[in-house]
Amino acid sequence: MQAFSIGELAAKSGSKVETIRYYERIGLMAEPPRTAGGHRVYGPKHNKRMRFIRRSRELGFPIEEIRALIDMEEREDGACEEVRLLALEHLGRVRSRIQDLTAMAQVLCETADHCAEGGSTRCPILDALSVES
Amino acid sequence: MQAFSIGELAAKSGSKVETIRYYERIGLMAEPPRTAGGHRVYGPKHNKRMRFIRRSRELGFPIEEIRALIDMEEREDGACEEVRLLALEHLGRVRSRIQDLTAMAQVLCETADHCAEGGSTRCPILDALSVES
DNA sequence: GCTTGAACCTGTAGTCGCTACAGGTTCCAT
DNA sequence: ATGGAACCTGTAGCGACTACAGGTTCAAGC
Repeated sequence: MQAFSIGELAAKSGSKVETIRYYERIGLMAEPPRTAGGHRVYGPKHNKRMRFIRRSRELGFPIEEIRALIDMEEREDGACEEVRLLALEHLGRVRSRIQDLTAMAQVLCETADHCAEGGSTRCPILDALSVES
Repeated sequence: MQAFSIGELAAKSGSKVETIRYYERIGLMAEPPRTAGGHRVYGPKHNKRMRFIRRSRELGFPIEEIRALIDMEEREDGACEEVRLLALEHLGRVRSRIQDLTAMAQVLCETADHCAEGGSTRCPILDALSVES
């Protein structure tokens, strides 16, 4: 049963020391045992948990949903459907955000092109910003 | 020269009262004159400025860049090229964010599909979350 | 002129997910 | 025994608002 420090856990899990402490503070990571001097001591389970959290964050899940995902995982029973619903809901939000950003990119791109054409005396980008929704 | 209250400015410009006060606090909106009793009094210029800010925010520009855009607009000289550079830089960030989100959406979509197929005893989404980067 | 109550005022704290200190202690290799 | 890297706690800051609390002013109706 190998044991390691918070710095090593950070390295293994691809996160940062402060982030791990933050997750502990908000109750996402369990409080680990300590050395006599008060340093945190971690094991493989903590590493697994941290990787799970990091991966979930990479997929854009907010902390509270990761908390829920962890609960579902620990229940071990058929929470799969529940997980799927959560993931699909999240997917919906991600796609909606993509749409928003795509609309932004299009306007930016179009107005910047106008700029390049140089057909106007005034700046087309500033003009676009002054116009109705 | 029509004058109006902060609530009316919020309605006209499509923003909120608190947001307008916030913009004033951080120096993005000029301090307006006040009534004897201390209520803010706005005119068309404030409305124009608020619309400019709101539109810029809709396009995703951060506050500090909006501050710069306003400066450029007020200079009135040929700041167009500078504006264009700022817009293109921002466009780059937006596109990069779209890529990130698209990658997230793809993973979410694929794993949720696996789920639907039901070929695994364990939840494929939770499995995906437990896996390396 | 008086009374309501909606809209306004200031100031502060909370949101999310970290990140960055400051000021101190512990660990471990030499 | 010593030095310095890594750890500890606690707090403040980021961006862009939002949401109070507790008070004051305005304007419409009687």
